[in-house]
Amino acid sequence: MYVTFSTEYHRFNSIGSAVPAVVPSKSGPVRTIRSGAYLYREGDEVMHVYEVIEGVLRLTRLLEDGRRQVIAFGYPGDIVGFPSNGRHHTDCDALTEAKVRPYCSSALEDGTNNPHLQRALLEAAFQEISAMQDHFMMLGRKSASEKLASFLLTLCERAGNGLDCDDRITLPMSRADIADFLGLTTETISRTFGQLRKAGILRVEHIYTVVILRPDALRTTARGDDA
Amino acid sequence: MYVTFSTEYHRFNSIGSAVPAVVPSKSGPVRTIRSGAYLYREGDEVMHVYEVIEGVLRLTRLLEDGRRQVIAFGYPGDIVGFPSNGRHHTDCDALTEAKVRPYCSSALEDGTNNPHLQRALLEAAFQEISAMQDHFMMLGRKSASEKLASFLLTLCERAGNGLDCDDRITLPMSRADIADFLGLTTETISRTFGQLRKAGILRVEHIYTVVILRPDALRTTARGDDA
DNA sequence: CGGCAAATTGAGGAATGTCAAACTGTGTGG
DNA sequence: CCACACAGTTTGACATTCCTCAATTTGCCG
Repeated sequence: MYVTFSTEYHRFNSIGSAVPAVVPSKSGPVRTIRSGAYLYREGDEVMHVYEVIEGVLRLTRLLEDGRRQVIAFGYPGDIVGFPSNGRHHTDCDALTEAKVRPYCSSALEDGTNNPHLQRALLEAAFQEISAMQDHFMMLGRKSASEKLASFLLTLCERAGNGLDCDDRITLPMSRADIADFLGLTTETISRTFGQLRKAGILRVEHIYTVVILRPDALRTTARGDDA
Repeated sequence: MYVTFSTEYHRFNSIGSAVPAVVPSKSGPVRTIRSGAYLYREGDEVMHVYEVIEGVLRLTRLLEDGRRQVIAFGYPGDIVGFPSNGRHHTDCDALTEAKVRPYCSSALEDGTNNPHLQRALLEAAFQEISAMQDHFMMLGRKSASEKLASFLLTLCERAGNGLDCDDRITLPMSRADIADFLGLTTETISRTFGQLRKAGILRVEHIYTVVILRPDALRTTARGDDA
C-alpha cells in the first residue's frame, strides 16, 4: 500500500482541487478501488460523485488518434466525477489502491432536499474551476521546466503533510502520466528531471520518490525567474 | 454595436460554457458594460455572478512577468465570475459593449432560500468544468492548426446562429487574444490563418470577419486528420 | 493625407518532439 | 537465489514546430 495523503484544504496549481469534507448525509458506504481499476469511464451515465478518501485517482481524456491528456490527479479531499449533461467526460482510474465516498447524484436533482450537499458540491466545483484556470496558464504559457517545477511544488503542498517528510515527494504516477498532464513527452520530463538534478535542486531517490533539496530554487524555477 | 449572439444551449470546446438561462429570481437589473471596461478583476471580492446577455466578455489571467492566458470568452448564455474562496481569480473585461445579468452571490450562502438558483449555478459550473476539460486537451495536445481550427468551429457553434450567416464568423477579439487563448503567439495565429486561407478552407473577409468555405475541411483540420 | 496600432511576412533560432538505442528495476520462473 | 524478460525510464541524435525579432503592410481614425 501507498502512503496516505492528508485531507487538507488547498487552492493551487490544479492536480485536482481539494475542498472541505462534504457533509456526510446522503453518502453511500466508502468504496475501495484496486490499483488500476476504473471508477468510471467517459460517456458513462453519472450515478455518483465521489470524494477521494485515500489513494490517488487519475482523470484522463483521449483523442481518437490516441493522444491523451491527464485532466487531473484526484487526491484525498478532492471531489471527482462532476457530471455534464448527466454523463462523465473523462475516464477515471486508480493509480494506487484508493477509497472513495460516493454521493448519489440524483440527490442533486431535488436540491430542496439537500441544500447542504448541493452547497458543498457547488463550492467544490468552484474550487475545481479555479484550479483548472491555474492549469490553463501552466499548459498554455509555461516552459517545460516551469511546468515540472510547478507540478512538483503542487504535489509537495498536497502530499507533503502525509507520512512523507516535507521535501520528500512520492509520485504515484508514471512519467507518461506527468507528461500527459503537463502537455509534454516522457522524454522531456525525463530530461527536465535531469536538469533539476544537475542543478542540485532535487534528488531522484527512486523513480517514484523525489527529494527536494532546494525548495526556493524550485519555486524560482516554477516562476521562470531563472534561465 | 456588434452583432448579438444567440443564447443557445451548448457543450463543446470551451470558449466558456453556455447554460440554460438561470432562473430570474434574485437577479439584479441588467447591467451594461462599455467595450473595454472591466466587470471585475482578479482578487476582487465576489459580489455577483453574471449571466452574459449580450456582447462578448474576455476572462484573462496574468503571470507576474506579463505572460497572459485568456481563460475563456464569455458569450451570451455563459455564466462568468464563479468565486473561489470568495474571490475572483481572473480579470474580466468586455470585448464589445455587453449586457450582463448579475446574481447576488450572497444568495448562495443561504442555499435553502434559493435552491433553484443554486441548482442552476451548479449546472453552469459543471458545464464550465466540462468545457475546460476540452480546452485542456486543446492546450496540451493539439498543434497550432488544430487549435485554430477547433477554435473557429467552436465560435461557429456559438456565434453562428446570430445575425451572421452560418459560415461567416465575427471575431470580436484580436489576434493576440486568440493567441493567448490557444497558447500561441500572434505571429503563429496569423501564419495559421494564412495556411487555412491558402488551403481554400476559409476567407478572411475582414480582420474581424472570417468566412468558412469548406467546413468539413476545417473539421478535418481540427481533428488533425490531415497533414 | 498622415500617424498609429494591429496584423502580416520573413529569416533565423530555440525549445520540444521523434525515433532509436541503452539502461534500470522489478517480478517471474527456473 | 539467480537469471531472464519486460515495461518503464533515460540518453542521444536529429527533425520539426513554434517562437523571436525585425521589417512591412494594412486598416482605422483623426
